[in-house]
Amino acid sequence: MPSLQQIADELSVSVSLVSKVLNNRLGTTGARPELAARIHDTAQRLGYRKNLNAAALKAGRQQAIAVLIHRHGSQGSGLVEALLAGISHATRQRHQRQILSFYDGIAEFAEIVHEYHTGMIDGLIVSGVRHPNLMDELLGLHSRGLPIVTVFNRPISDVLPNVGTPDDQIILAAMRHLIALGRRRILHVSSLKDREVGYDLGLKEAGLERDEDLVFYDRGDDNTFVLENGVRAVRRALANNVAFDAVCAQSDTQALGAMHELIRAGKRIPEDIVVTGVDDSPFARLAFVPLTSVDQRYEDRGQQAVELLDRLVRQQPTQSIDFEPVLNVRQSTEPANADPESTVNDQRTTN
Amino acid sequence: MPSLQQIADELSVSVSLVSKVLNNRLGTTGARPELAARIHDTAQRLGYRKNLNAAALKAGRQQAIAVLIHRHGSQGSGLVEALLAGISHATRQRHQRQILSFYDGIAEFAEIVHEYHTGMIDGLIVSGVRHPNLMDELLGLHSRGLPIVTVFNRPISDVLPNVGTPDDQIILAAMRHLIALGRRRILHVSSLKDREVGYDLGLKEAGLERDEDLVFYDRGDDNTFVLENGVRAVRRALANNVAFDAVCAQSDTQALGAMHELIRAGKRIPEDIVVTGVDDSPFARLAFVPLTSVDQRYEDRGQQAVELLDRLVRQQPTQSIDFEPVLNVRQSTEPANADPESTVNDQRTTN
DNA sequence: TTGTAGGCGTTATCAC
DNA sequence: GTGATAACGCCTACAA
Repeated sequence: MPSLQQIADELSVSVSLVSKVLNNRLGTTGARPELAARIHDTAQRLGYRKNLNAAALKAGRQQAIAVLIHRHGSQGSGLVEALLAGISHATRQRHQRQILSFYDGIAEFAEIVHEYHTGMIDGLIVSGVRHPNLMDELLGLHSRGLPIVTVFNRPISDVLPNVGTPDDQIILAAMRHLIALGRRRILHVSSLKDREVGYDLGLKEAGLERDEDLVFYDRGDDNTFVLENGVRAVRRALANNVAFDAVCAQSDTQALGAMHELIRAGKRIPEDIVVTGVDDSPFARLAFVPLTSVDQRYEDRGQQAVELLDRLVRQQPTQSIDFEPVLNVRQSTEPANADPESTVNDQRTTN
Repeated sequence: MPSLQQIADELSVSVSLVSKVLNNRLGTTGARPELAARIHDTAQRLGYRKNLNAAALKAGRQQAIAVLIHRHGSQGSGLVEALLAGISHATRQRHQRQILSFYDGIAEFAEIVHEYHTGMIDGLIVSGVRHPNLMDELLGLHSRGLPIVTVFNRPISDVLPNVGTPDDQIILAAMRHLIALGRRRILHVSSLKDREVGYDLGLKEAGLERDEDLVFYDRGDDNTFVLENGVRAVRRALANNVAFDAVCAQSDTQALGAMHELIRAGKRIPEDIVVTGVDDSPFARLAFVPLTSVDQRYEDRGQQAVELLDRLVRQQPTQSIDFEPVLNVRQSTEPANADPESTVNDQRTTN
């Protein structure tokens, strides 16, 4: 662990000069090119790495951000992993470190943040399930001067910059695809009214009337998307002899449930009924019939969140940003493939 | 961001006293109880938090560890998320920060580590896919004094402590379950010879002979477990009229492929054929028939890895540790449930 | 029982 | 062009 001091000793120059040269902070004048080169060489040879703690201490920063994620309800969706991939990529470029924590409830959230608040981090990225009481907690922290960026689908407050994908756009992307496929009787599995807006938009664009028989709303346990909702939606529609030629679910788990029930009822996917989900989960391509799904761009959003937080820490102006959801088409909305083995093929473009 | 200095000023005492009191480092003697109490109170009132950078600088540590993970081939398994949950839990207790990075190849790995090596981290936790050239890289870093702990199924070197779950034990756990269910003709979907050992052990315990017709070995693309292997294994067995009453796969994805092919062939799960997987992926419970699977304890192992690394950094003696895999039984090896909706129920005990 | 002094590695300011 | 000095916040001998 060589320090500036060692490089300086080696060359019999001063530490401050070495610092200036290595950081390109030479002011108006500059150093003798030959000397500068020798300094760079020695640094290289000794394998010098800046001590981030010392630099941060001097700068009054922490060069670290906390990432707080509520995992509940997203298991298997790969969202957390995608978000972290984006965040880690961006923090690496910025020579920042993370403090990663998963929290289960608002109490644990408060506890963690209190522990970190100052002295350890420069700011906070919050994502995962949007807990009802979370906003008060975050606003409290915000008013005490802690930079915060959220990664929810939409901003939870005007004062907290958010990196989102609009819920209505998510479902609208799926609806446009279904409409383009010629489907008109689209069963909507809904647990979130914000997303239902996208369903209505899609119908409207196609000049279709909303049929309440085709909308199955159930907010699920704990406000999360569950497989059972898909099962129930399909079961009810079939039991009531409601005709439908497509299922537009608000999550991949719901879509899976719907597909399972359709298969049990002897329906063929996609010949009889086509199905779309949301999240572009890793298991979407592993399903019995690989599932068409809308990508919420979590990896991109993670990167963007780090950037926003950085601006916030530097007191630069910031504002919420939205990413456009991307539809990935798979077999559940395509003509059946001759060889089931090749169903794993994938038309994914982002991530 | 109050400092020790501010507390000291407030009470007109010295910084060092405040430091000693707050850290319980009073040496042999001790401070006046009344004063100590007042110091604690003021710290509390001012919301004092230790500046981790300053403390780490003084201690010659970084209070940060790098976590390097190769994601390839594990998408959807939830392993990365579980590992990170364990690591983040343990690092929080230790007031450590992480530098999280996902790498794609050995070149990127080397680049990342070189960037971090000194000045930013105290040590390294490596997990994910075990890349062939990784060992040389790690041994090089080790010889240069960087503390490293690996989280692979088995140690890759004597000098690098590892937190593992033995591959043979993983499959053995599944085999014992299948044997206990009375199954004797067990089709093994294999991509990893180390795990095949567990298959043989299981047969041996039951006094069974290995039948080569029942073992389908295919290392898959890029040494990873893929769905197609399960498809092909079942297809071949059925085509050759090989009788079997169970499928023991080496991963959940393989097991999914096998189940899909069995269903397409009109077999009933679990009545005709029972199926087991490995990873206890989130999607195991979301499958058409919820899948019995072996948990590799990644969350526990992540925690343990942080602990080992801590010991390594402190130059305390360390050695590799193994965790015992845990089988989670679901419908794919149980009598069918009357109500398909309740198939999501789960007998999971850990994680 | 409390205080003083020095240093961890870096950088900014100012002097030479 | 280059160097001396001070400071970031914390900790720990050592002194009083």
